[in-house]
Amino acid sequence: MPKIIENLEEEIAKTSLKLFKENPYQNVSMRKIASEVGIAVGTLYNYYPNKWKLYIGVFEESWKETYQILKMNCKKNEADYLKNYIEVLYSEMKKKKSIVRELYRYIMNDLEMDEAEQKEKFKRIRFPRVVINQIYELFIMILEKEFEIKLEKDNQDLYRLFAVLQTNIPLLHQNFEEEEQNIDFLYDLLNSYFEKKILK
Amino acid sequence: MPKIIENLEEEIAKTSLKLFKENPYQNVSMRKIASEVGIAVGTLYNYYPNKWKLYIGVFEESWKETYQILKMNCKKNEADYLKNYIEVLYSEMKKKKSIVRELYRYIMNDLEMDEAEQKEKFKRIRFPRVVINQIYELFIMILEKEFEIKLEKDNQDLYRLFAVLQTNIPLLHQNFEEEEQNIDFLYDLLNSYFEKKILK
Amino acid sequence: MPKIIENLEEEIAKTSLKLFKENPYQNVSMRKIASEVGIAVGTLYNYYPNKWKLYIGVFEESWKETYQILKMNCKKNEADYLKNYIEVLYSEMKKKKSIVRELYRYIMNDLEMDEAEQKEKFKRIRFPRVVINQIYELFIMILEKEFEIKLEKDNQDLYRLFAVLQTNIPLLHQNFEEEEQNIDFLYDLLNSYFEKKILK
Amino acid sequence: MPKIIENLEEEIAKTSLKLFKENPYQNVSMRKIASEVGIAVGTLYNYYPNKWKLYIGVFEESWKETYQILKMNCKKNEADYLKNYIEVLYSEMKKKKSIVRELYRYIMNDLEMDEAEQKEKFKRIRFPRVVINQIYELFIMILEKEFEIKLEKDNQDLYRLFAVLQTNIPLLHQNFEEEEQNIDFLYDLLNSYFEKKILK
DNA sequence: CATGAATGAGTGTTCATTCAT
DNA sequence: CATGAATGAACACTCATTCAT
Repeated sequence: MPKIIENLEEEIAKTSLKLFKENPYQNVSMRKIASEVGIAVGTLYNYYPNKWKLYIGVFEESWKETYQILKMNCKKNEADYLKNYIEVLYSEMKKKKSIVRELYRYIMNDLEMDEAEQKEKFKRIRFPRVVINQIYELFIMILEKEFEIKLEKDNQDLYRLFAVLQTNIPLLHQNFEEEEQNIDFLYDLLNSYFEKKILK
Repeated sequence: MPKIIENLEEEIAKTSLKLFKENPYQNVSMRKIASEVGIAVGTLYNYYPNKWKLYIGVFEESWKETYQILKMNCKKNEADYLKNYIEVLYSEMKKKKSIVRELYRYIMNDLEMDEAEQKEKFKRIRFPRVVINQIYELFIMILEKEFEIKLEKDNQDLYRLFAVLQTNIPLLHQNFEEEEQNIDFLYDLLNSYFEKKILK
Repeated sequence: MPKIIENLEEEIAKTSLKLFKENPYQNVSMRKIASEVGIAVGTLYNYYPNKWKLYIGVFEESWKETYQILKMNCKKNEADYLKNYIEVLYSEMKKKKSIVRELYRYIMNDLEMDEAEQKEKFKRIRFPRVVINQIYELFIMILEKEFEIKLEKDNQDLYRLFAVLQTNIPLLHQNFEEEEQNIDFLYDLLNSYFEKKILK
Repeated sequence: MPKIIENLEEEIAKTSLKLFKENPYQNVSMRKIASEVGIAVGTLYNYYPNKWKLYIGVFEESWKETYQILKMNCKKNEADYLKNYIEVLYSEMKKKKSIVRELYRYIMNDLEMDEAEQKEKFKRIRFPRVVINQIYELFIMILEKEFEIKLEKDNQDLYRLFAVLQTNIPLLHQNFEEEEQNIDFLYDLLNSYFEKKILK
């Protein structure tokens, strides 16, 4: 006697996000997700064709959320744009340890796949590039505000700076306890580079 | 029909290093290693007591090698110490994709393990902390030479800088094709931070 | 292509009981059971969490059955209580060669385990001690009827007598063909000891 | 450079006997035996064609020893022949827990083999039936002395009595702590049966 | 659309046995 | 005759996926 569950898709997303945040991909089984949601394993497959797609979907959703928060924060700020942007991103990222780690792997172009077929699959879904792009655009916007300058979005070194920021937040958070100093360090790193290499 | 194979230990180390470089831990099976080496599975266990120790052994060996190369290069240089250090580290790291990724995970304190027991195991073998420390000390040494200054090894921001360097080499290499510009970027990033925040 | 199989649990129990009756624990593999039942290995694990629990479950079930049969027989008898008890126990035990052997090992406190952990596991599930106790109580009851005497359950020599009975049924059955004479021998053995040592 | 070891055969026998006494067959590996003896695994196979034959050989040797001890004790006694025989057998058997357990299996005609081929092998080596027979003959001899009677060796009930004695010594020893009472019980069991059924 | 029993290829690991040295 | 590295079938167990109900 199948029960009809309201907002089941959302429920699955929420629960598996929670699990994937706390555990690496391999350690989260479909059984575990299903039992946590309170449904049958088979039901998961009505919403996602396989484990990997479920993972990706959940991941993307999570980044959308982060984007929304960043955007809101950007709007209401009047000064210290860069510092603030780093702070918010930092606080968002520390909420999703495992997902962020996965981001790194994504950046590294290695997602536990070696099969060419899977790589292909992966390319097709193009992960949350879209969202990451939006977050990048926000990054450019706040830099323009902060330094009162017009920037070229396609500048490779700005891309690099953004990648560095993303990757080093979880890195520092994991390894150095003093949160405030981590943020200061990141701010100084970006700021000094920007001043020396971009502004002049 | 047991045949004695020459340099088998080395062969195993070489082959599994290759496999671990290209694939994450979970995707490299003992069967795969054995068949790649051209031996029976059981034979692997004559050289390493289990998969994890094999992995660690191979990993550590690989870092020792990197350290030796870095050290040699440091000695023979007369100028551009930092630039040279980054170049050598970059070229070493791009050789070992997956191992480097593992370094990142190590730094992130997450090695696909959640079992307390395994964590304990891990602590006991103390991974290549020693080697990493040696590479860090080399880093401090070349900074002292480059900027003609005496540095405090335990400075938290120097630690941060080193972690950033290590993590961003594979990051940039993976995502930006122009190798030379990647190295320049890293050099500028470190250099500008150093000049602005450490020197004065 | 999963098919729903009727009475699979029962089928597994029946088949593995058969296999465990005929072969020692170590020589019955999960693969063997599965293939004999005509299912996949994984399916076994839907019913029992591991081999040991499967074994225990099947074993215990088998003893419960024996107890029921003994109890029924006890009730409907009017005379020759002891002889009858031995006969029924004998006929039950000869049905389960290997299980009975396992009882012996159980009595011997050795189940092919030396790991403290496993011993602990074993203690926790408390094997069929309960059932054995019930069979023992039946034994005392029929002795009281047979000899018209009130017995002290905790008498060590009665325990010994019961252990002897249990152990020697399979022993004699295995080694001496004449079933009737085996039963007579056991009856005489118990009877003469009882008359000489317990009654007076 | 192979070393020549004196009395190696004897050394192997002694050491594996020790191991088999303390651990069940499956838990004693050839590696373990070899390393305990201080030789290479391969060397074991110069003396015994396989693990099973090694086990059997060692087992048989052990019973020969027991026979010698029993025989010596029989000779020097003047009275209480049966009690004394039981005492010596009891003390011998408690020395070899695991071997004795194996005796039981032997009696039960089941030695961890189901392969017809292995059973055949087994038949051919005819285990220590010879030694057991000698111990049985000693048993008959002391009964004749004890009860001053001439006995028929081929009496099935005497065989049964002997089997009961052998099997119940380890059984009682394992389950009832009071050694003296165990021996008394066994003595009474045999004695009462003998008086009631054989003497008259 | 929900169920969850069934699937089976896959995992790391063991160990009796062989045989080139 | 001693060595011990090499072998590979075997083990218990896992888990993403399927599909009859």
